[in-house]
Amino acid sequence: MTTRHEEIAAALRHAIDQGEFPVGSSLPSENELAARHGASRGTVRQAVAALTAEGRIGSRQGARRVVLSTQGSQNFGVLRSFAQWARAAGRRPSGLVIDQHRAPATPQERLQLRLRPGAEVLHVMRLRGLDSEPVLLERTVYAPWIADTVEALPSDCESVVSALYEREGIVFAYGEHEIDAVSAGKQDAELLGTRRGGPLLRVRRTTSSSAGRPLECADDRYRAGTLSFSVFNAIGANLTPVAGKPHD
Amino acid sequence: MTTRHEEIAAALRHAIDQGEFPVGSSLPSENELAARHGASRGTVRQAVAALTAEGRIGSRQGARRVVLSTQGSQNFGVLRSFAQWARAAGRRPSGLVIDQHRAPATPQERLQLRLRPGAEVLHVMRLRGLDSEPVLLERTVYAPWIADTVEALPSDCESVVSALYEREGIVFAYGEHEIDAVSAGKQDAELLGTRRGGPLLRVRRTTSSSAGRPLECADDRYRAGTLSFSVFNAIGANLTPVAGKPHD
DNA sequence: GAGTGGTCTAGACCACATT
DNA sequence: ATGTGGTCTAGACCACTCC
Repeated sequence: MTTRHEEIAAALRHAIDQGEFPVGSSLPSENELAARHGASRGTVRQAVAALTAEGRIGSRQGARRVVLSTQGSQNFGVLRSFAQWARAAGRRPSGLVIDQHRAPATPQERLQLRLRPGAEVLHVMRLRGLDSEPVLLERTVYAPWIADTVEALPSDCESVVSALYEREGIVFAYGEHEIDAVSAGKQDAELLGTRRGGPLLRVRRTTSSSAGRPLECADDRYRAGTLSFSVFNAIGANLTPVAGKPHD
Repeated sequence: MTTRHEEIAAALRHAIDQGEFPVGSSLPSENELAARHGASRGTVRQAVAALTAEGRIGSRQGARRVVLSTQGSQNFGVLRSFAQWARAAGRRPSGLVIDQHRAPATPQERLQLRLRPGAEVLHVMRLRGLDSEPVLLERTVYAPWIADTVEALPSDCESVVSALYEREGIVFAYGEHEIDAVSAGKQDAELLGTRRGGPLLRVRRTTSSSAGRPLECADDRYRAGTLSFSVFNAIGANLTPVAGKPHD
């Protein structure tokens, strides 16, 4: 079942893609769109908010909305699930566990995963590829309550996120990510097939379930030149009332 | 003048910071908050949408909102204006023009800045520092209609964004950014004081005015270890109706 | 089944951009 | 002066979570 505002948003995206509203031109007013789609102004605003968040259109009080870009920055899906993003992009993802062991949580891990003292976490080092070319070295620390399930996964499991959802109904709903660049260490270089000391794109992340319970924290290192992240940014912030659907 | 929903959002942020709603706990329901603040449900939803976008809280239909983090990811301000971000963070920004010249726009520049054939752009290479330590090498291409103003700026101008706003009323309202890692070239390494071939965080960006006119496109390279970007991510996308204030 | 958030409506007023 | 988007209200119904 698709909602009213999603239909309108889809129609607008389509119209923009078709060149009906070229980059730099103005969109119809909210009232016009409301009349045209037989919806209320509020519903139309939900629709345009989606396009605004994607960076497709911009808005300023008093003037009509302007088309900024034909292609929305739907990127950052990588940050949700590497395998799911890869398949959606038409690439073939792979995964291979290099090392896996349990250990008592360090103070920092306890803080990030909100664990009691003495809790035991599961460390997994995984090499991920795109079309059988190594791209990403993942060092993940899983919280105790999903450790058993993760441990039971085959070592060439393609998507841990999908597996956990199918087996346990666990959703990786929220993620906080910190992005910077680091030089490749000895192990990084060997596994990713790059020069030691060369550039890697690092993403440190913490992921939570839809109930807000931390599931894992990780240090991901991407080989330079294989991937980039795109972000859209509007001054004065944006956003507002509706939405948020933690579900697969 | 602050709006009703901003006040409520500020009150919620404050309550979370004070530990009234610790990480992992639930927020009051929308109806409770509406009653407590004497506002309608819609206004409360605008407020919580702001916190949701910051990654402070999460929501799922049927359950109360959950506190995810005490500190919102307000980062990415760097992407708006290096100098403004630095000052807000209590650092001392600096800027120095290394090279500046005009040239006919290449086909790619014409596309990104939406220029007519034969247009002439302004190239500026600028070294930026934080507390007098070099941090960022910026290679920017300015669109013709702001070239004169940029060219007239002092070579040690701290904030180009502020200068353009004060002199011409031009606002850098929207930005599209692509982030990856690259190895430092000869010039990069010399100016940033790093090892040649070492890691740099690269951000390629295109910025537009509030009317949606492209102003500049740039290739920014950050010395590794000096800066990182943080992103919050919620599955099923987010966002909705309101807001968007292109102004300084 | 009670309560919660997600969707939608139909009105109103204001600040602002454009003419 | 007109029209536009931004804010706010007061209602309604539904899908979902939780008990």
